[in-house]
Amino acid sequence: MELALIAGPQHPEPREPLLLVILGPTASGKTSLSLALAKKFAGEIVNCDSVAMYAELNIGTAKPSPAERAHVPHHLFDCVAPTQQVTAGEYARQARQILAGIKARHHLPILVGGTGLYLRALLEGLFSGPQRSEELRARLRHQTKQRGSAYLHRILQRLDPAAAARVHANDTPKLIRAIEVCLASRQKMSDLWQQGRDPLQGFSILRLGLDPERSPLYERINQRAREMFEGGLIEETQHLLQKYGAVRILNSLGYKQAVQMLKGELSREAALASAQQAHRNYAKRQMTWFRREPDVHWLRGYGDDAMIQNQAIDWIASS
RNA sequence: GCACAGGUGGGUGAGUGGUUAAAGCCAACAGACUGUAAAUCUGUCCCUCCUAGCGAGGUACGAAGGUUCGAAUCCUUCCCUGUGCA
Repeated sequence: MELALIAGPQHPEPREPLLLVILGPTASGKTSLSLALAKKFAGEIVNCDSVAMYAELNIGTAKPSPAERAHVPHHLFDCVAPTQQVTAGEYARQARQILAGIKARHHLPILVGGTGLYLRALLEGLFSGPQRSEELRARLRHQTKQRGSAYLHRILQRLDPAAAARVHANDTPKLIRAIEVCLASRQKMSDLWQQGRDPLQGFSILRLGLDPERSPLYERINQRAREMFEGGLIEETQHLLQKYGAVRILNSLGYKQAVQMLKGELSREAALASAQQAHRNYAKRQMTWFRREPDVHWLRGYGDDAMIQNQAIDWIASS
């Protein structure tokens, strides 16, 4: 009693609505799990995968099929043209709007995807820096070509030593962004960081992570990449190439190798092997990222496994 | 059978007498990530030991011998691979 008084009110606050997050490496079965959970809990699925946002990139992105999407509302798939370019900030803004809508409908939002930065941008927010400036970037990139990335690092060193200490001198894209931030905002990026992020409010977040064993996952990745090649990835890529030219998004996993094959740089077999390798490397990077994600409830298996799905359901029900 | 070319660490591939446990690249493993993120970058990467270091010892460039103060590098024989001629 006394303890309770000292500790203050016991926060019997009305529970905030749940936001379920499903994360995990590529090919771990996030889509299957999300579908199963959406059916069980009246959910709506929100994509958190950078490439799946693009329309017309279907085979190589392993999006849920039209049939699957017919049963459950899906958001942020196919919402960007291949010629456009999304960013983490743009994604976070759109996703937050959609979450608000789902909340208003009293459905369970289920965030599914493998893009760690987008997830963090949505959940924790980004610092309030300026948006991209293409002209500035073009200029910086040009200078990098002539003088190397160490030159950029020296510039950043002068503009914002604290930021320079945190970005490696070889990491051109991050150097460019840091310099862009400093120049466009006329403030130090490290100062802007100090001001904090703008985390997502109004949800109680449940993170569910899929963590299958490494080598069988790699086998699955190889198999899935082969199926993509056999299922028309080359043809899809060729079509996109004809329609839009060599747009940036065609550098994505699988598409990149398909383009190389279409240009005669790789045999079909070599392109497949290269795509498989790239997917495996990607999966590993995702695991590194997600290991740092806070408060993840990990499931040691694949999301299409009924046992894993039941474990997920039990856990959500008891949360 | 003869003639050339060649056999290097998980793969590829440099190195042709001495800071060479052996470049680079890849894979693997670990890590970073605040608006291109399916991007980009970093570290480790023969074994053992410790006082954990540009540390000590061991093993290693098809095999076995030899030359040399010293060999992945030179010589001999053998084994294997590729190409050409039979």
